Amino acid sequence: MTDDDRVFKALADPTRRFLLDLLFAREGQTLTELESAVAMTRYGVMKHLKVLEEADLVVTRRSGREKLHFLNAVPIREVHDRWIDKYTERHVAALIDLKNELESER
Amino acid sequence: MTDDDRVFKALADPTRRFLLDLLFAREGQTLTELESAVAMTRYGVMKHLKVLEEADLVVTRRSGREKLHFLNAVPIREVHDRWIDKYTERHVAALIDLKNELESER
DNA sequence: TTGACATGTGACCTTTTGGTCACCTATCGT
DNA sequence: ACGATAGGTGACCAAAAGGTCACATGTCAA
Repeated sequence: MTDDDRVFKALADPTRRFLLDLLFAREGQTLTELESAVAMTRYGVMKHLKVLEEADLVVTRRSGREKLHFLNAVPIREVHDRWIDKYTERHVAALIDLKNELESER
Repeated sequence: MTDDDRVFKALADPTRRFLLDLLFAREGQTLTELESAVAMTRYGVMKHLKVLEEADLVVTRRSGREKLHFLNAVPIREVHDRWIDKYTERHVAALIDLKNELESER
C-alpha cells in the first residue's frame, strides 16, 4: 500500500475525518478526550487513530500514562499538491464554472 | 451518506483513482476502453464507475450503444475547498473572495 | 502500596467492499 | 435479419473494514 493510498483510505471514513476536526480545533488531545466526543467505545476510536497514525495524518507524544495526539497536515498537502490540483485547475476552472452557473440561472 | 462522504469513499480506492487518471488523460472513453487499461474484468470496472458516478466524479453520455465517460472535477474542488484547505492553509483567499463577491451580486 | 485511571492487544462478529460469473438487452454493420 | 459488439443486472464469494469485548500493562496520586 502506497502512502497516498493510506492517506486516501484514512480520509474515507467520516469518524476519522471528525477526529481530525477535533484535533484541528484543539491539538494534543488524549484518547479519552477524543473518545468522549464520538458515539463509540474507546476501542473503536483507538482503531481509527491507529489508521490515522499509519497514514501519518496524526502524530503522537507520550506524556506519562497519557498519549497526546496531534494533527499533521503534511500528507494532506502532499495529496493535495500531487493529485487534487491536477483535477481542480482552481483559479481558472472555478471561475469558468461559476460563470456558467450564473449564466444558466438567468 | 453525505456528498462529501461519497466523494472521499470514491477516492479511497486506487483503481478508481486510476480510472479518473485515465479520464483526465482522455475524456469520453467507453467502458470497453477503460476496461482494457486495468487488470480486471468489465464487471469490476463497471462497479467502480458506478461508485464514481454516484459521487458525481464521473458524468456520462450515451452515444448509441456506447457510454462515454467524463471526469467531473467539481466535487473534488468542493471537498478541496471545504475541507482540505482548512488543514493546508493554502492561498485561495483571492478566489474565494471573488466567488463571494460574484455570488452576492445575484 | 493500592486503587483508580489511561492506554494496549487479540479474538471475535457483522457489514461493506472488491471482484467474478451467468445471463440479458440494446445497437451496430453488413 | 443476424452475428458481433457494447453495456447492464443480480447472485454470489472472499477479503477488508468497522466495532465491541475480555483481559492486560503501565502510571498517577493519596
